[in-house]
Amino acid sequence: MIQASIQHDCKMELRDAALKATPARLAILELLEKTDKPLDVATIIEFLRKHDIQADQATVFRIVNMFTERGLTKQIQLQEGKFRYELAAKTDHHHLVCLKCGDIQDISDCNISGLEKDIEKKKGFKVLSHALEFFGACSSCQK
Amino acid sequence: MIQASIQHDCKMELRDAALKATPARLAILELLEKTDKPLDVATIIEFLRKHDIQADQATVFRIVNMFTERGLTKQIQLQEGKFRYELAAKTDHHHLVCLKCGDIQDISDCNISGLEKDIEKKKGFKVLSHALEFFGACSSCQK
DNA sequence: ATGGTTGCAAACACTTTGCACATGA
DNA sequence: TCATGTGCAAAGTGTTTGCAACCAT
Repeated sequence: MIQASIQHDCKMELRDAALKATPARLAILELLEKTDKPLDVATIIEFLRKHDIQADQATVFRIVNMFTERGLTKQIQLQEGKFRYELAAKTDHHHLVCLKCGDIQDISDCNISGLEKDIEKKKGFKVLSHALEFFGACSSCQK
Repeated sequence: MIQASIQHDCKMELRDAALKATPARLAILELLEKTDKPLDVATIIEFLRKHDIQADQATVFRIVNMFTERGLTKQIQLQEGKFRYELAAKTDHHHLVCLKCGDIQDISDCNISGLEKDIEKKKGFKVLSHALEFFGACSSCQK
């Protein structure tokens, strides 16, 4: 009963964030939990429809914004003119965006904390977060 | 006559890109030339108005898109839900975005080419470009 | 019971497009 | 001259908001 335990975890997460466990919220949280790419709202809605959970787009935007506000998710942009959302719980990582097929993969092993320290020292700019994305061709698209 | 020489350079740049030298294009190119931050379309239009160059927003969007297509400018996003444009001629650099006052400053001394080589080796992903932005508090906003 | 959530519709911000007119080379 | 560029208005995305009805706690 993997699904059930995931649902249970999601309910706890919502409770911890002082959010009510509604079907749409649970489904979105589960979706983000099992997906390894940041998702846009259109994709989330499509997923909900397929699973017979109807949810207005306004609701979905409100949910992901609320999640982001409460620290459950992170909002990112990949130079597309729209936002994507991913779980905030994931360890610090960045993305490889294939310009041909649109595939997005994570990379986690890039240490830029040294760079941030330099910036704070040299510029007096207190770094709170950063965005680092790479664009190019994934291995399949190079063939 | 600094202005005149800048204008002259801009005209050449446009000619090299096979673009006609219209007043709006020249003005936008000059603006980007003398500005050290990536600019959004609203800001560009405001500047044009102040200088009595009327240009429809559709025209400005067409111009910056054409510039980007021809390699004169780069289109970037700073997690704002809109695009900004800066000269492509600028050397590889990134931005420090102050979350309080919105100020944007450039940083150029961050060597991530080593990182890109690693990615190509480890992931087989051919990196063509990257986006790296830092968000936080600029020195004035920390006081 | 009641405050947080939702659906719906309307509005919003940003960007693109179609077409007739205008203009730079 | 004539391909290229522009203004205008309309439409296209992605996102937010007001308000009444609804539902999880």
